[in-house]
Parts: sequence; structure tokens; C-alpha cells
Amino acid sequence: MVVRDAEATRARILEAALAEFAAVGLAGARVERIAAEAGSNVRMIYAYFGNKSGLFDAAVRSAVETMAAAVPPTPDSLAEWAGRLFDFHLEDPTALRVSLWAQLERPAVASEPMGAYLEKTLAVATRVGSARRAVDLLVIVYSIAQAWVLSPQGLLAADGSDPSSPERIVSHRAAVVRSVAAIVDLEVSQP
Amino acid sequence: MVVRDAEATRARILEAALAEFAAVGLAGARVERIAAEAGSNVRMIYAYFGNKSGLFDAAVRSAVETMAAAVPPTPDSLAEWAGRLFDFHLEDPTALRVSLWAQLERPAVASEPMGAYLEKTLAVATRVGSARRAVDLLVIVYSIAQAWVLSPQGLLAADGSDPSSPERIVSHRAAVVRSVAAIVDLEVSQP
DNA sequence: TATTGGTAAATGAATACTTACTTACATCGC
DNA sequence: GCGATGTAAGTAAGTATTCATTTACCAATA
Repeated sequence: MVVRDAEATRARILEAALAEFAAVGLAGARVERIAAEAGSNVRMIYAYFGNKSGLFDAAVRSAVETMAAAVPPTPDSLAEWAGRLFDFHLEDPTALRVSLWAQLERPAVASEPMGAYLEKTLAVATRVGSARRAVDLLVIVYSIAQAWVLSPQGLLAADGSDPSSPERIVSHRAAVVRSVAAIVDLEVSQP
Repeated sequence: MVVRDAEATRARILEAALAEFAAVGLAGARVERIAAEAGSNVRMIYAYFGNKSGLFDAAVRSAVETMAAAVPPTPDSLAEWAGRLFDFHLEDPTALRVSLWAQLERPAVASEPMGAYLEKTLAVATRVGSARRAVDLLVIVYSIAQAWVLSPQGLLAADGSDPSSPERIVSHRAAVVRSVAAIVDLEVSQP
């Protein structure tokens, strides 16, 4: 390294960790690979993040923050929000994959951003009547927005078309948006 | 072992593998732990399944088969089918978790049951107009049925209630069924 | 029927290699 | 020179996979 910059090194490590964890998860990740990819070394990882799971936790938090910042929730139009979430995950599935791995391998960390959850729930609750129904709705909306990226290729290609073609993407995005719209309509109309 | 029974031993190994892989995934699983849990030994795993990923693949296939057999699709009432899927995943998340891990760690294996996908797609296509729309719909229906089990505890509890309470479960199941019903209605009405 | 030989099933321990984590040392900026 | 930052080479504990051997079972033979 020519220039010494703790912040920059930390950031490079975190970035490399995000990619590695998104690709192979916590158990599959290799500390040495992350260090190499970051242009740093193992020692620095332990200096900055304590241990492997500490780095993973930091990566998860970073991923969730990125996601929340990139796709701010708009309670008035959940359908459009779902569409933007879909776009975000499609363009870069890193954050989604890291979150999912956290949910499987470290559920406690995945449940951490309680504040954000509470906020969204309350915002939606005013439209749906109760907090419970808001949670039920949010759970479903999230999953619809993620469905495409998490579906096996075999299912996506079951109609004989290429799942990565632009028309195919546009088609599914439309399905996502109108599905969420239909569900929200339903929930708002019958409390 | 008192009795020598290749089939039984194989079955015990597979059962133990399912539990282990569901809990910690392919990279997190320990061959030795599986052997011990199965009341067998490591060498047998290699005799019957070749290697660790061979065992994982076998576990995935077994999980998918179990799931397909336990919750046969009913194209005429996708909503009820989603409800039964929800029940199945809730009672035992093993198959769902194994499938999800396959999707993350070995996408090729997760995409394997093409036959089942094609069948379901065709069955739904006759109701929705085109195979493409059928796939879009199926992807979303699957994800809605799984959403609860895959959501972080923090979100599920954001309304202040206990996510594992029977009333909470009943409430969400209802949300799943009526959501799918609403989406299917929409898709059938406007082709 | 008792003996023998063959084969599938099972086992414990070794092998070859990874992997998270540490230590001892170097270098930069103030 | 001193604390912060960086590096390379360890180390001890695991870990997938293989080896050498034993055990149970079966059937043919004498």
C-alpha cells in the first residue's frame, strides 16, 4: 500500500466481504479470499472486524442500509415501491442474497433492523387498519418483489423463453406491480 | 450395527443429511456429524453417495419429492394450494430450507425438476392465457406461500404480537389465501 | 450338516489439505 | 520515537476423503 488510510482499507474489506458473502454465504466464505480481493490481508480483517462473523454482521448491516437508502418505502403506493425493489434486486442481487443468507445462517442479525420494520409497519397500518394486517401485507409484498431473483432458473424458463431477456423482465415486473396493487386494494377495501 | 441392511442404512443417512443440510447448508454441514446422527459412519456416506455434494444433491431431490407429494397442485384453486403449501412449510420447514440453500449454493440442482415445473406451468396456462403469464403467476404464488417462514423474526413481530401464536398464524394464512385469490382473479379477468 | 469360500456391509484410523486466527516484525505519518 | 497501520509467515484445530481391515450373511460343496 502506498497511502495509509484506515477508513479506505476498512471500506475495501467490507466491499470485498459483501461480494464474497453474497456469493457463498458465511460458512462458504474464505477470510483469505476476502483479504486478497480487498488488496489487504487477513490481519486487517481481524483488526477492524474482530472475527469472521463480525465481518459478516457488518456486511449484512451495510447491505440492509444500502437497500433501504436506495429504495425508500412509499406507503401511499406500495405497488410502485415493490416495482422499484424488484428493479434494485435485479440490477444487483448482492444485498438480497446477503440478507437471505443472514436469515438462514444468522437469523438474529437478519432481525436486527427493528426500527426500520416498525416504521414501515406503522406507515402501512394507517392504510390497512391494524398493525397486524400491515405486517401480513408487508411480508407478502417483500416476497413478491424478491420472488423472481430467488426462483430456480428451471421454473423461470418453464415457458420456453429466456428468463434474462428484457421483454421477460418487463413482463414480470408488470406482474409484480399489478399483483401488489391488487392485494393492497383488497386489504384497504375490506378491513 | 446388529442387522445389515443397505437400504435402511442409506435411508438413515439421507434422513440425517436432510436435517443437517436444512439447518446449516452445504458448506456448513459436517460429514462426520451426519454419519453420527445416522448411527453410521463416514465411510458409508462415501460408499452410497460418492461425496458431500452428492449427498446434498440426493437430499435436495428427496426434499422436493416429499414436498410435491405432500402438496399436490390444484390448478383450479391456486389459493387453496398456496394455503396448503403454507401449512406444509410451517409444520416442517426442512424441505423449504433445503431448497432455498440449493438455490443459493447449487442453483443447477435447484433447477433440476424441470418436468414438475413444466407440468404446473401448463396446467395454470390454460387458465391464464399464456405460458409466460403462468410462470409469472406461479413464481409469485410460490413466494407468497413461503414468505412467512422466510421473513426475519423482527418483521414478523413488528406489530408487537407473538409471531408463533396460533391466532397470528391463522391470520397470516388467511392473508396468503386471499392474496393469491385476488391475484389469480386479476390474471384471469384481464388476459 | 458342517466347512468353506465369496461378497456386501460396516468400521476406525490415517492422509492430505484447509482454514480461522495469531505472532513477530516492518513502515508510515506526526 | 511512537502509535497507528500494514505485512508475511506461522499454528493449531478442523475437515473431506481414502485405506486397510473386520464382520455378518449366504450359498455351494464335501
